[in-house]
Amino acid sequence: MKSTIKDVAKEAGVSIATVSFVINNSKHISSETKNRVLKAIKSLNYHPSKSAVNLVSGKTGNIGFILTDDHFLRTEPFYTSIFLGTEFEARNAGYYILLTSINPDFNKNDPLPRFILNNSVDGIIVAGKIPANLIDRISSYNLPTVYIDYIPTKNCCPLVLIDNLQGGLMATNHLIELGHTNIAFIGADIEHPSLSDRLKGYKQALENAKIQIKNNLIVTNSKYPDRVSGYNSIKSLLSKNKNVTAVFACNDAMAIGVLNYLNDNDYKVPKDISLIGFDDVEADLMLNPPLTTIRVPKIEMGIEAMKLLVNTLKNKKSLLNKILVPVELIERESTSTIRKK
Amino acid sequence: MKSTIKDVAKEAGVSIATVSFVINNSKHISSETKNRVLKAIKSLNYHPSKSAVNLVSGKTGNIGFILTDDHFLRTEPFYTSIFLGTEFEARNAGYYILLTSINPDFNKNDPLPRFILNNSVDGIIVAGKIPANLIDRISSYNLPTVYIDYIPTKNCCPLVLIDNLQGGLMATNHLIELGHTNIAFIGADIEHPSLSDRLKGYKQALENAKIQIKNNLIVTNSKYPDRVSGYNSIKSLLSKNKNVTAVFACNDAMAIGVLNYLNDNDYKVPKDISLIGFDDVEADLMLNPPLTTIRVPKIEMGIEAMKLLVNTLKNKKSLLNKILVPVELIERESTSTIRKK
DNA sequence: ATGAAAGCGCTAACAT
DNA sequence: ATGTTAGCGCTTTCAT
Repeated sequence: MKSTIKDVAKEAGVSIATVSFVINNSKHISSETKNRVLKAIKSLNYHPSKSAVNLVSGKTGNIGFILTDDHFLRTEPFYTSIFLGTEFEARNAGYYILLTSINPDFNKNDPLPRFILNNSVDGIIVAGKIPANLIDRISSYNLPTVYIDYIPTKNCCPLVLIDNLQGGLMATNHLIELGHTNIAFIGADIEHPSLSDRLKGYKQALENAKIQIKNNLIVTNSKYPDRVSGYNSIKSLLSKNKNVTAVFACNDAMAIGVLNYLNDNDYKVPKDISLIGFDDVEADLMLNPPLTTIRVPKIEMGIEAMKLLVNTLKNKKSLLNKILVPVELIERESTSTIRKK
Repeated sequence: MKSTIKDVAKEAGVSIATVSFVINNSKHISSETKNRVLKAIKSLNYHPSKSAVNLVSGKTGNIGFILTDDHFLRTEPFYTSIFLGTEFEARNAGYYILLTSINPDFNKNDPLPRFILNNSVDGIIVAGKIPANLIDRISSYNLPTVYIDYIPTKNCCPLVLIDNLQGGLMATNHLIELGHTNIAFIGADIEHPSLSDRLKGYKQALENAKIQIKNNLIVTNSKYPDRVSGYNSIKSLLSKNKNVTAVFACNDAMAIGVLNYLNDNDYKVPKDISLIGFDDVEADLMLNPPLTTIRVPKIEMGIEAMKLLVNTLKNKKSLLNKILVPVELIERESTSTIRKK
């Protein structure tokens, strides 16, 4: 049978209040008594009842984690890695995470995640883009919220963002340094701040290098940045531009699509065309050739978000923080110096 | 401020017991009173405190979901889809799911998932293969447990399994019907019951068709059934057997690896070699050519597991059930009739 | 430094 | 059919 605080008190020969004090370190208890209590706790394998603690504290001990179905199920383990990071940090902080996925086409009549409706969470983490109407409705509940990899329209909450601009610069500079000047940008969903910032970095790098920005080298008309749209985007691009020698894809999923197209159509990578991605999802390594990319520290982003949220929860005041996580160039084999034709 | 049962009682002009009775439908209440209470609940936007309910009921309202890190992060959304299924059903049943991932090399000294140690769950769902020593230690907590896609060594718990034998038969028969006789089997991790049953189905189908089983057409020496090992397995197989005209890969991940190798080495699929996978993960569709495969109803498996667990929880008795979910042949473009050389 | 007791929001046994 | 109340396991104020 599960032991309660009473059992511990009896075993240690003290009152339940004393037990509570040593558990929470909330009052000075003589070290002798403290040790007796600690020993009793251990010998009884006692763990405080979450329900009771939550009831009396008015907290739930839970954090809600929201992301869209497609982000959860997408082939590249990007948001799932972020989730894992939050879960790791939640362990340290003593919270449980309630994960829910929502339809990306969430509309006004869809019910909110039930952990919000049922007051089952103390705070919320949102990963990736979610519909604006959801953001509005969530914010009316006044739950401390942290956004990861997305900037909600109303500037309300702590944010954990990728340094996408810097990443875009790094990726493009890498190609420029290899001698490329006809560099294409393959993107999608350009309203997403992460992706538009990567494009911004691309443009800025070209400007810095005094290379003219050509709009016909930029393809951003797909809705989702996935493999299929990468495949189709490079196809349409190459049908009009034969002289492209390097491609910067806005994420690895699109880069994989690009690579598939190039492999299917007898372009040699990197001999004919250099290719760089963004994110560094695990799949990169298994490609042929392994993909040069910009690494995003996904697990760390989750950890930072959770830390931010726990801080907000403890201080009662929402610090309007913004964390920009650094990225890193990972050179593998899909990029090389330009060859004169 | 959040409203409590007292607020509702006051608003409806009844006692808190009455409110509790209508919420839980646990006693007959006149429909007139019931309506007043219901109206009060709605107008106050009342939601019972989970903590209070849990405290008094001795339950947690939570289900623990365990899977290994590599299963959670693997490229093909197989176990994540299963998780989603359990989450859907948990919504109906009013449970929350606490998801935790564990190291696949979990050893004796690693701590158990904290939701077990802290008595934070009423039951457990385990998805996929987990280490035997973990199973032992979990079972000592006597929590109702359902296993999905894995058969623990001690036959303790309700199981939700794929009809792998049938699937192996279907896949192989499909190839046989197309005229193939030199059919290779590419597998891995052959101790996993799911994968060994698929091999069993393969062998049985060949026997039924009076085709000789050749051990040099069966490769199962990789540790994990992933893309890389698929790639390497077919490579070594084809280096020794030139006359293979069809391949049955034990899952889609390996099939994708096989396809990559074939594409890279100028084998035309399905003209030169037909290829069939197993699982039907989303990636199948984006391949070139789209992969013929055996569909596994992943979401449904999660739903069934959750139903089974909820049932066990309600009946207090662990029904030693075993659910075998049916599979289905999905013909796409990677298989075709054999061509005479 | 420690203990007694009230009370968090709810369920269910018992009373009316 | 409805109300009264003890008690679930804990925290915390107030005494000692």
